[in-house]
Amino acid sequence: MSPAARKAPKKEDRSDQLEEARRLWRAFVEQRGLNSSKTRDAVVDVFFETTAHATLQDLFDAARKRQTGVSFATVYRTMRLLDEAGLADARNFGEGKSTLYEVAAGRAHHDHLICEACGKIVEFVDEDVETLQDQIARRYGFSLLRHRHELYGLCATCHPRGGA
Amino acid sequence: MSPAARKAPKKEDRSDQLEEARRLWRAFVEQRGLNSSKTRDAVVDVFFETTAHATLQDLFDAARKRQTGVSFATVYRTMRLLDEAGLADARNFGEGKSTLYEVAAGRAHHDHLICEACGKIVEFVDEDVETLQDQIARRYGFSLLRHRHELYGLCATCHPRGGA
DNA sequence: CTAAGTGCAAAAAGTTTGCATTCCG
DNA sequence: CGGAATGCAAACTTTTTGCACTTAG
Repeated sequence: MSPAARKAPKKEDRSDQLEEARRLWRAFVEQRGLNSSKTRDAVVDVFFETTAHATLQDLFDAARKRQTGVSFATVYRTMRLLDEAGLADARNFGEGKSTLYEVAAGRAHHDHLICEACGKIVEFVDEDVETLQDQIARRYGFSLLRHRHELYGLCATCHPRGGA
Repeated sequence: MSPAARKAPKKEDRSDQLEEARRLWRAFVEQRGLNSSKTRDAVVDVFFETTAHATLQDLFDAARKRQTGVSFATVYRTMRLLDEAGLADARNFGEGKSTLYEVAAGRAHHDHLICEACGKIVEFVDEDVETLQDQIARRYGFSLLRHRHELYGLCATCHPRGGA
């Protein structure tokens, strides 16, 4: 990757996405007849600016840093709204672990690779798998609504003879 | 399926499997230096005779029917042992739902189709998907340890215009 | 005996919810 | 004003664990 290539290119996309997400949120709020709220908007913003997968606790902590007085309950209720709005996806990787929220607005469907050593989460898309899933569902007479496909292993860095 | 085909064929397999599972359990108990216990063996038997995916509560209820005095804690601890022994697989379908245990002894790897309407769980195997998974993991530099692949939808019976 | 197994009840961990209060329109 | 939004603390659900007592070897 050339030095120049690292600079501008993605940045606009990102802030466009952010803007689009906020627009969708406002639309949802209106369409649903909700009041506007400074506290909730702070949580929404914190979430939209999130790059990684975040737990309620993460979001709560982050929100507190910019808006004191946010309660866990509000973070919880806000994330539920975002989920209903289709702007957030709630994911559960592994047994007792907390639910992770990821930004869904304007993002394509994808699945996950999870490193069991360092916890790194990589998103992937594979059309062939998607196609096969449809075939499998049909084979058993199911109509497919959604799926969960997670691959657990060790990332390059965590391999016994891992690169890096 | 012919009337005759429904009868004998599978039965022997099933009791063979059961016998094999019990054998593996005894081996595990010995190898691990555990004591034998009537209570725990009752739980183990109840589990091995289970056909569907069962929660701890299911197993607890079932065990109580034949052996009064079994506690939830013992069911829990027994299932943990079976899991460690590789004789039980703990699965988690969906958010807050309880862990489901399925018999693993002598069974091939498989994934699941889950009906969101009636909760029916169907197991499936698809070699092509398995192959693709390996390729995907490699593409991202991961070495694959395990995966979770669940397809959620509506089974034939629950379709809006469902068969049956 | 000594270590393993068990029941009971309480602890954890993560989510949800009831309620009185405050805020938005 | 009247319905929304919020904070707080308590309720819940499911999974784990501490501890005193019982049992197998």
